[in-house]
Amino acid sequence: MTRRTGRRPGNPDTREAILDAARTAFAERGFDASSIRAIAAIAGVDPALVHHYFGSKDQLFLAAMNFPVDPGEMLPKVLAGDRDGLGERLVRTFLAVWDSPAGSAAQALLRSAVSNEWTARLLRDFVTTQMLRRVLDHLEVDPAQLPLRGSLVATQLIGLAMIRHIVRMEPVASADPETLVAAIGPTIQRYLTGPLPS
Amino acid sequence: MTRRTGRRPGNPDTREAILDAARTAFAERGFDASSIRAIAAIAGVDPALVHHYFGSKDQLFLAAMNFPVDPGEMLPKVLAGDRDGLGERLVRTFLAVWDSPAGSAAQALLRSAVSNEWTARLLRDFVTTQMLRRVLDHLEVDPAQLPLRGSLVATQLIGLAMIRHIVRMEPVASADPETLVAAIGPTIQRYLTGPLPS
DNA sequence: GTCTATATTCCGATAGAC
DNA sequence: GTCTATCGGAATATAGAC
Repeated sequence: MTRRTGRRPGNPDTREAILDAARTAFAERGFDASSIRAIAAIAGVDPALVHHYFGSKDQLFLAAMNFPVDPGEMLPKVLAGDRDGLGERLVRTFLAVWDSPAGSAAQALLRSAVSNEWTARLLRDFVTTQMLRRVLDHLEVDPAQLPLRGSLVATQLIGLAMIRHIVRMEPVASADPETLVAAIGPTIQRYLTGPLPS
Repeated sequence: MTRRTGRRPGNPDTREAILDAARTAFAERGFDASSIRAIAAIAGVDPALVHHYFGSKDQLFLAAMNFPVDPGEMLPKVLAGDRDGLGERLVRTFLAVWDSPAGSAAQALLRSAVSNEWTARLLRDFVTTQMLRRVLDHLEVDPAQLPLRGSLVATQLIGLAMIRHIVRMEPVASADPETLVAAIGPTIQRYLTGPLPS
């Protein structure tokens, strides 16, 4: 994977190679189905080295998820601008993250959360405290409705990620991002600021 | 969530007990994480009996998915009535199926599809040919847009199932069905018959 | 029909030599 | 820092005795 600058014998970026291999494996097959032995094979190192650097499989997963995806950096650009375009900007940013290097971490998290309660908790916490909370805090709506609005947004965004990146159902899987922004943006907008059943 | 029947061992419907246990296990943990040994333990039978009746784990999964959920029976009631209420009726029926005994099969299929390409194919085929196709065939819209409309509907419905039944994020996870029908119905309606980006 | 025994493979984790 | 060897466990699947 990583064939970075020619450091050779007793390679000190073995650790990065392992992290990179872990992200790839976790993204493609989820936490449970990714074995440390397989990750070591992808990285081209001995399986015992993985334990040496990261201690356990759980800690390796956490280290692999600790990616430079900083919602505090992306979201201000989503929140800036007119309120009516909030839905479209949120979908656009969401799709961009999934197509970026950080997308493999997101894919790994979503894929793992389905069959592993521990990682499902990680996903829930990330979505609620990192993604939704900052957006919801800027809305001028009944605060009592915020949790429902937030989890409705989650249904549409997680569903979009599932169909586009996990289940890969066409044509959404290969659609141009702006097509999806135009189609799904209004849905997010309505969940955020539109009328809701009391 | 399915109830275990607690069938008596050593009687002739051991086969049904195994099928029931398999649906429970596959729904709770997905295909890969459900071992034949665990299924046999739930059913209170010997693991070798599972092989005896079903041959392989794959065939057991197929047999467990072959549930009396007949879209040809549910969907006519969805399609009848005014076209403007189609979205809400579809969401209402979708939620009802997931809360019925067939819901465990649906949950098993969704949970397995995430980390197993073979079952992902089953899910794709079921959604497209059994669920969406019959609804889409009754729409009076540009036929060229039907695939996109269908997979947009899939993003919202699969996402709803993910948040409500798999990731279990509140308040959607515990919300009254009619609340979700009122909130999400208009989304489905717009994906089916509303304006779309060309 | 049911179960014992086993073949084969793989897992996470550890101990310790070089 | 790296690797060999191994422990303890669990998996699918098969062969064959009652």
